[in-house]
Amino acid sequence: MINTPDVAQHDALVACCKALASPIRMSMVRLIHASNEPLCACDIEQSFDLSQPTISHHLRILRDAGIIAATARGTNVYFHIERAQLMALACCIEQFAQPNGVSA
Amino acid sequence: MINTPDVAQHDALVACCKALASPIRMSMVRLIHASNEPLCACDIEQSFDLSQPTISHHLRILRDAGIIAATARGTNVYFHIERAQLMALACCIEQFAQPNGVSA
DNA sequence: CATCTATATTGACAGACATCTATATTCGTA
DNA sequence: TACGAATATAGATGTCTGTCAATATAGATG
Repeated sequence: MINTPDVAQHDALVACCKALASPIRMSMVRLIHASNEPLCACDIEQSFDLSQPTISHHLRILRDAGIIAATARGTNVYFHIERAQLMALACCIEQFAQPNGVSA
Repeated sequence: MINTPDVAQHDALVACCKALASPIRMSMVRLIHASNEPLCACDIEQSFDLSQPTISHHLRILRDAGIIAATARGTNVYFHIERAQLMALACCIEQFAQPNGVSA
């Protein structure tokens, strides 16, 4: 979670930005968001012209940043957006867009 | 500006995240935001243990992403936050945090 | 248990990025 | 105009990142 102490927050914030700092991963987030159900890794894989390990790699980065979460069902893994994390990220960025000293 | 057509928006979004995907640059944004006046490059330089060219390099990346803007006064260059851009970024991210189909 | 399917891990490699030193540019001032 | 100070650019270099092929792991099913 991003809303924690200073240094940790800073690092988490950077980690989230880093995770989103790739056209592929940004598209993945879009895709998962656009789906109304959790999205299976194999479905995600079919939306990109990349090898299965590469897809897995990107999904892991998004997961490690806390932007998406995974649920295993059988041999499949389903991903969904971690809303709280993205909301916290948005709030942090929004603060930079506010005049200094304004809290909301 | 981020709020434009699809592909361009996607790229701009990624570019902003990429610009913020570095502890140094995130700190710079914090620093500039924390200052109530536009901040001189030389002041920024003194806050980091990095060479002047490296500082210049990072500031340029933030500028190119539209996150900060520069104003030259004499031989000095002053930087300020580009609020609209950061606000647009925050809004885009916030949308991913909302259930699909919800606009606000 | 053997095998198939879905996903993850490993290792290798090319391209991108951060950093530095050296140098150029631009502006103010003597 | 010549010099000094602030910033930018160029080139070199080590490190990180994205990608793939090969392989491992885990679960389903015959």
